[in-house]
Amino acid sequence: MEWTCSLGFPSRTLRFSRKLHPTTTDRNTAESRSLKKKQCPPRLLPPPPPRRSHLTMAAPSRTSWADVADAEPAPPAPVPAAAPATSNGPARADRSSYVPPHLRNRSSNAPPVSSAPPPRAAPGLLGRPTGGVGGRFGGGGAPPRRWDREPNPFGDEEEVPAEPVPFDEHQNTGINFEAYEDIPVETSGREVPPAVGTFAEIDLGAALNDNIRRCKYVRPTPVQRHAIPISLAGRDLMACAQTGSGKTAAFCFPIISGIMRGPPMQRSQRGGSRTACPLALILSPTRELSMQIHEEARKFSYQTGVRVVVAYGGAPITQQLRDLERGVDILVATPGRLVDLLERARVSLQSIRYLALDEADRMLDMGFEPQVRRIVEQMDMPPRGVRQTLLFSATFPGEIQRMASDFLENYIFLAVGRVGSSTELIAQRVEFVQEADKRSHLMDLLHAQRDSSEQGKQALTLVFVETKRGADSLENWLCTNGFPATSIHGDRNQQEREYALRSFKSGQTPILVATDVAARGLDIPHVAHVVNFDLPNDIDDYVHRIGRTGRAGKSGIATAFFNDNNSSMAKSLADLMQESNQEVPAWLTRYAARPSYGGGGGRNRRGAGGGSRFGGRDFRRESSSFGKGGGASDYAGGSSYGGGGYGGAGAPSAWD
DNA sequence: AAAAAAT
Repeated sequence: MEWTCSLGFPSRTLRFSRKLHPTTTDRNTAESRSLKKKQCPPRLLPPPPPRRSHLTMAAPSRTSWADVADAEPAPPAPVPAAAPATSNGPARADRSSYVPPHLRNRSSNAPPVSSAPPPRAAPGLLGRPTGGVGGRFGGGGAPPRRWDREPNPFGDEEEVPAEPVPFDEHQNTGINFEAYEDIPVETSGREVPPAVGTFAEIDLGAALNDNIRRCKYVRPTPVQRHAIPISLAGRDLMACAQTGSGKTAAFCFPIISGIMRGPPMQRSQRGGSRTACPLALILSPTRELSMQIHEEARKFSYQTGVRVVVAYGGAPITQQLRDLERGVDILVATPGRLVDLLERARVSLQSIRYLALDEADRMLDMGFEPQVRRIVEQMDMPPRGVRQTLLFSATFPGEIQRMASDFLENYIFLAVGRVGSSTELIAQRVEFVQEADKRSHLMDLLHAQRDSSEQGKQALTLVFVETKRGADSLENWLCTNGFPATSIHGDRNQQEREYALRSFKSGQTPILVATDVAARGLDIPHVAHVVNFDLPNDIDDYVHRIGRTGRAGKSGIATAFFNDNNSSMAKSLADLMQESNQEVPAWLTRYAARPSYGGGGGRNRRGAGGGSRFGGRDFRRESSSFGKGGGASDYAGGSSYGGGGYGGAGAPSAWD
């Protein structure tokens, strides 16, 4: 047993029960004392500089970071990988004294922190946008040799897939940028930094710009255009955005950029201590989503020296511990495993400068809220206002916004509409199917799908069911009847889950039966058809599910099986389809009109928030405390949400 | 009522 346990914890059982009922007094328990005790070594420099003000951002330096790096002679003299501690030299007041995060531990094989202080940055470097990281990051020339060993996450020169892959898995950048032109955008909050139009206007640095090019991102999506300047200005952010449109990049770019230009003394992990101290934490609700974010973040941080590590449950913890020991700047995690790591004192949050919650409304709903609150408020994470907090989600009900505002300080609210201004890209169908007929009905759909497919490229079909048992049962039935199906749900082990997802993505098993574990965030290219075999009880879940298709400007089909068990969904489903310019079957309209189902909408709380199901409005606007507050509204491309309730504006749905 | 998330 870990020493912290025997020292600080009476028993595992007690710890578990306390987790379920966290109290503010946890701060002073033996547990948290032991956490404090096992902390990262003291900083050699004061805490991070105050975040740059909006004013700084409003008038950005015209000199780009890359330009400066270019202008310098920049001798990227290849340094031996195992450079001795002294090779970095004492602190000098020039840019080349910067030590990229991933190299900061290289020298610490031998010297304890006390005997050999690592190089410090020149004070003038801190927070200077043009200070950059000097010649080492190059001005667009060949990357320094010492990074050549970093595996290329873009898969350019390596990793021939073991099996034939029908679809190019790396071709995940087929975003239809044209479709983003007239998307409605709304921002509110004090002194909102102006949006940018191109990546060139954003001072992200040469290395990051290279990766943006490798990703084939031509220009920023609306989410990126707005969120990146806001984040670079140091502001907290609550953003509603569509996943397929580059949401991950919208919070990763500023984080990576901020870490690269930040004070270099913040070591991810120092010799002698086994406690990793990441500078950024990204939380997500499912393991697969964490994996996906990690993969994306690794691409963005390729050859930047910024280390990204992922930690989630269901997988052996040993590899994750090894990864953490090698140093971590950005930690992507699911809550449970992170709590485990914190209890083992293998991770400390004391150096966190950036906190990002993906699918933030899910992270703050009943199931996750206690854990997340514990991580954010009852561990050693710097308080709001000191760290920078970025919340991203598609749906942000007023009450969740209110809860989320506990984590934020003077934040900006950003809402970005979807591609094509409605779900017209997703053809939604609803069919009345009795429970007993569902399987044969599904078979008809799959047959039709198979017949219409071309070149042996079976289109991917994602089938959502309500229960884990139902998923197993349906998968089994499909396989028995000759359909290549697999399944993903929480009762399958992690290996099975990951294999199922890979097999589906590659087209090897073009039918995936899933519970809601796959409803959010997962970016699976080429999903042509989403079948709601069992409708969810919450219209928001429906929106997330059908959003697995019709992504990034491509079209898709969503079919729902409706019967008497779904009566509570009739009204909200009919409304949603109407708002999305879909043809609503007459029987559904009649169904929805029945008084007993009128209020419907699953457990949708449409009450206080003014019926804003998608949280497209800043909840602060509903209260007096917000005042005039600048109220900076910005409607890109002339579209707008319309005057009335957001729900009626024709822009909802399929927000991830 | 179900799903997810720690061992």
